[in-house]
Amino acid sequence: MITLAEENYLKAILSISLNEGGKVSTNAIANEIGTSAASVSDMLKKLQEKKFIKYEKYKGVELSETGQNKAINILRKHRLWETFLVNKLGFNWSEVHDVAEQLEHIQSAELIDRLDIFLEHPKFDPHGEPIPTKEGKIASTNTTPLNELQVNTKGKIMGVSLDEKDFLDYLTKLDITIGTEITLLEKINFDKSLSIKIANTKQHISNDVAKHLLIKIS
Amino acid sequence: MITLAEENYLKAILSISLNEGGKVSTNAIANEIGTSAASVSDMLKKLQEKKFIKYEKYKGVELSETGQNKAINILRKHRLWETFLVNKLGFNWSEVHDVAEQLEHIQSAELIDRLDIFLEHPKFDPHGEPIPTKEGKIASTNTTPLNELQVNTKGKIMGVSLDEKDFLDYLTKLDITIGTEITLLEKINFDKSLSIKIANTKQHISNDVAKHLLIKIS
DNA sequence: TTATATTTTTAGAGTAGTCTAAAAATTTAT
DNA sequence: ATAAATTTTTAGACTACTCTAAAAATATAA
Repeated sequence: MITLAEENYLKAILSISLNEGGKVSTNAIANEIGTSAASVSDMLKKLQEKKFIKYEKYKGVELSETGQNKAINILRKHRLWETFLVNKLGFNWSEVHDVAEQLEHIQSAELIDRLDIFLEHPKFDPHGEPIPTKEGKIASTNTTPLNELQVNTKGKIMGVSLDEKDFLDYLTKLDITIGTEITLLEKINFDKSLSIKIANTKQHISNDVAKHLLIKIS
Repeated sequence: MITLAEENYLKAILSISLNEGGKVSTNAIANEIGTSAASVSDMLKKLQEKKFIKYEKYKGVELSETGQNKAINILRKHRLWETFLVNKLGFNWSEVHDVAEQLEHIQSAELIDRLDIFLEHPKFDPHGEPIPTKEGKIASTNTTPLNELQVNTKGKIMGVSLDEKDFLDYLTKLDITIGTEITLLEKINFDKSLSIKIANTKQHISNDVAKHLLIKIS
């Protein structure tokens, strides 16, 4: 059996290693979960015991095969539930994260199979992130963060890599959503902020925003 | 804030008092939850602290107004989720209890409002039990347990008062479901078992089964 | 009504998770 | 290469919940 806290640790480790690659540090996990490094250290021992991670003291952590399977399955559940909340219940994409964080821990493989069918096997969640398959495969999106594009590149927003209400509400205010056509006009060296064009309107956004916008170059 | 364990205690107290009426004993709760009387005694103190129950040592327990609201809301969530699982995801009525027991603890009033709309405001769950309104009203069903009927009474099964897989699977095997027309042919004094007629077929069932079949006399 | 049985509560202890403070190990910088 | 800074782990304590065993209160029965 796996506890709720354990699931959250595995999810955090997966999330960090998908973003950074390589071994995951105690501090990074503490930061992601919003807990103390001491608590993380404690928990890592338990996860090690249960063979969910490969862990050497002071050397960082990797998920084991079973650990990765568990973590990807939680991610699958999270993204399927978000899809349900937006597509079926009519929630806004900025409102679903917290509820999905609860729903992702419901234990029933049958439930998720049926939910997947009910939603007609969606490939992407409402934020454009790929929904892992039942077999644990995560499709690669072939997208580039907006801030890594070259000036004058034109593309389409395929997804966002941050699921936070304030961020998503701001995007909505800027008229940015999935599918929006966007042109990078200018990069300001001083603060890495960007000038962009959306629907023939010029706008200015910070690097912090741009790095979470995933673009497919057209 | 209310914990998962506390929610389960409130739910158990509500369930017992709906069945038996009056004050609820420590042992009854222990039995319902599947825990020791000592643990219940401990928890009752905490629920008393939080003003969810009215409790006098050795005298039994009643829900307070807030406690009852919480408990009824959990029941509402449970029955809405069961309806979702059967009506939308295609689960059988015998398969949904355990998953609904998890889903009923998801915290989000907005979610339940939207689920209720999505399901088109169902009045009864898949077992024929009334779904409490948002305001906490539980419709009375005007039904009688089959074992309390007089011989030769004819009626229709409106619901079942037990949500256990083995029981529901047995009913399915007997071709008993909600809406089934039923006639009570004979009561056996010795073991309180009953002869009934369903779809022109005579069958014999135990008192334990009959008492959970809720009949509307026709 | 007094003894007996039953129910309920208290006492003490265990597990899972959290915390702060301090110690140990590792990394960085001079 | 050694000192300083940072990261990680250990130690000890706290909360929420659980348990068993024993004590206290209540109910039942002769």
